[in-house]
Parts: sequence; C-alpha cells; structure tokens
Amino acid sequence: MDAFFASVELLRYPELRGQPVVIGGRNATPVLQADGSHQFARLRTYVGRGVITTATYEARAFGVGSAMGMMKAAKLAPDAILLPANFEDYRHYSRLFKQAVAVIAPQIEDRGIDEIFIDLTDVEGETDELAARIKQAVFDATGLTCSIGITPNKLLSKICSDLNKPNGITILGFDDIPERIWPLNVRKVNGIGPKATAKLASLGIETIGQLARADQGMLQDYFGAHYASWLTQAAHGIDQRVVANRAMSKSMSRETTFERDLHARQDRETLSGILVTLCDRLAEDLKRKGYVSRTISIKLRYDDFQIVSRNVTVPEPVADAAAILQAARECLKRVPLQRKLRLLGVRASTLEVPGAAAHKPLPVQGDLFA
DNA sequence: TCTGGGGTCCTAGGACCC
DNA sequence: TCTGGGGTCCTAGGACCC
Repeated sequence: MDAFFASVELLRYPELRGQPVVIGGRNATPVLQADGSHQFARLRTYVGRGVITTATYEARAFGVGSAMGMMKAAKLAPDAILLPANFEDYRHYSRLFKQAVAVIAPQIEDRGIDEIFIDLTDVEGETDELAARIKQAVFDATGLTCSIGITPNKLLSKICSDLNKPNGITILGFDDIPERIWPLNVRKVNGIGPKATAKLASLGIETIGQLARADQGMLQDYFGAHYASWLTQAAHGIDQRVVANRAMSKSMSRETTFERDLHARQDRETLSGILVTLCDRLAEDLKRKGYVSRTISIKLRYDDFQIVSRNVTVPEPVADAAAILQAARECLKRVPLQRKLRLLGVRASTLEVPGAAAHKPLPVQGDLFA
C-alpha cells in the first residue's frame, strides 16, 4: 500500500490532500472547531520521543520519512501537519484490501499490516491485466492506491513493488535482471539491512550487480558460508521460497517507551503500573486471538539504548494477565537494574490454541545432496 | 532535545535425554 | 592417557522487516 497510514488518514481528512502530512506521536489529535472544520497540529509544535511512522509523498519531499525522530523531522518540515496513529483504522483497511485481493487470488502471504505476497501462478489472465484488476479491486474496497511488482519470485517482486511507487506496476522477468536489478543498491534487497550494507560497502560492493560478481570466498570470510551463499543467490535474483499462508502467529508482544527515562528504584511504582498495563494488554491480545503461551519474555531498553531480554517457560500455557505478570516479574529479577530504563516490553511466544490437536509440521523432504 | 511498536528468523551454547 | 552420536528444549542476543 502507498504511504498506508497517511493515506488512511487522508480518507478521513480529505482537506489535507496535497499537503505534507506525517503520522506519529501520541498527542496530536485534531480539534473539531465550532464551524465543523479541524484544527491540526504542526510538526514544529511537537515535543517528545516519537518517530514518524509514515509521511505523505509531499512530506517526503522535505526529506522526512519513516523511523525518523520527530524532533529531527520538525527541523526539516516544521509546517507539516502532524496526526497521531489510529491503529484500529489501519487494521480495518488492512483487512479490507487483503479481502479484496483474496477474491481475485486466494494464495496470499501476510507481510504485515500494509503488504502481501500474492501467488498468481494459477490465476487466469494476462499479467498486466491482472495487476490492473488487483489495483482496481483494492481501490474499490478502500479508496487507497497500492504498488505492485510481478516477477517470478518473492525476492524480485519485493524489489519491483518499490520501483514505481506510488500507484505503480512493475513487471519483470529473469532476462531483465542485468539491466533493471543490477544497477540498484544492495540495500534494495529484502534481507540486506543497514549492517550488511555497511559491511558490503567496506568491501567496495555497492550495487546488486557488484554483489553478483563478488568473489564467493571473500563473501564467506566476511559473512559466513550461509549468508554468503544467500547473498550471491539473491544478487542473481534466485529465490525458491513459496508464498505461504501462515495460519498462526509465532509471538505477540506489547512494549512502550517512557516519556522520560525511569529508574527501577526511584520510579518503582510507575514502572510497576506500566508492567501491569502491558500484561493486561497482552492478555487481551492473546484472548482475542484465542492463543495461550508457554514462554513469557520481558524486554528492557536502557538509557544507552542497549537492549536485554529474559524469558521463562511456564509449565502450563497461560493467557491471563495475572499469570503473565507473575512470569514477567520472575524475568525482571534476573536482569541488571542499575541503569535507567527507556523502554519496557512483554512478549508471549511458543503460542498454542487450546484444544486444538498439537500440530507438528510434516518433515520436509530433504534435498541436501541433490 | 536524535532513535516507536509490532513482528520473523537465525545463531549459539548449555542442559538433558537415549 | 577416558570421554560417541543423535536428538530436543531452553535461553539470550542480533539482524532485519513493516
């Protein structure tokens, strides 16, 4: 989806169309005026720790974008309109667009709130006509635009879906790789993040084409055999992964960054209240999905941004807030609490659906020596 | 007064079992 | 002058993604 959160907000506030708008923070709810219009906050008035989750393309023209600190963004685009995130709305539109696509092509893999992989192998129709149909269905259901890449596999489609944003269609075959993929920066590959990009740059590798030609032995020395081999395959556009409809979540979590850093002793009451709230919310989430959990974890971020986690496996799966809280407190006892804290989180993993027969995945036929 | 919140997958060591 | 080979589960951290 194109600038998803911001685009959903524009459905509600169409008067903001064409303006730089950013989504983020907690307390920038527009105020309804007596004349029926809204008073919107400007980015320059923002004080606090938030980051931008989404920016309209007009805002991006100022150099602001996702994950940028809002204080920094305010310097680049002080007059941009600031709106708080409404995740309920986004989840609603997320369901709508996914359902609309599913009518045309049922084989779908979820990639988060605003993105999916679609297997079009067995769907009738010409490629370009299919892309147009999908975009139209999404628009009819939501009033929102999306961008589509159609290629032989997930890796290439992910790259291509980004090449013609917003409202774009990119169709590409293996033969097009040298011309259209190899000039791109390695960072465009899903799975090459900031760390790997920096390491590759230090080896003189900037583009996907350079990566494709890189010496395998050198890559192995720097990245290990497994990742090195994946890098080379990726650079050649090779990706055998299937579009998999995952039925169950692996984990669910709730976390929060505090308005100011808190100390385990001085701010004991405040922290305790936050922990209780997080456990309550997590329990709600689990119950809504019908999950129970056997592993409860806590996550702390210290004021120096170091992250630590502790987890405990409980003898019987839990879903209620009190049991989660108890497990979380067990974990907290095992973590150093000298430094001030910036973030606290609680996670439930090893999820099960009570009553459902324990589902063991079938062993995959090995291809190891083929 | 840089740096959110929700996830997935991988690695690696240790305990423990047969 | 020893201490195999296979497996599972648990824990902690890290890279990466939306």
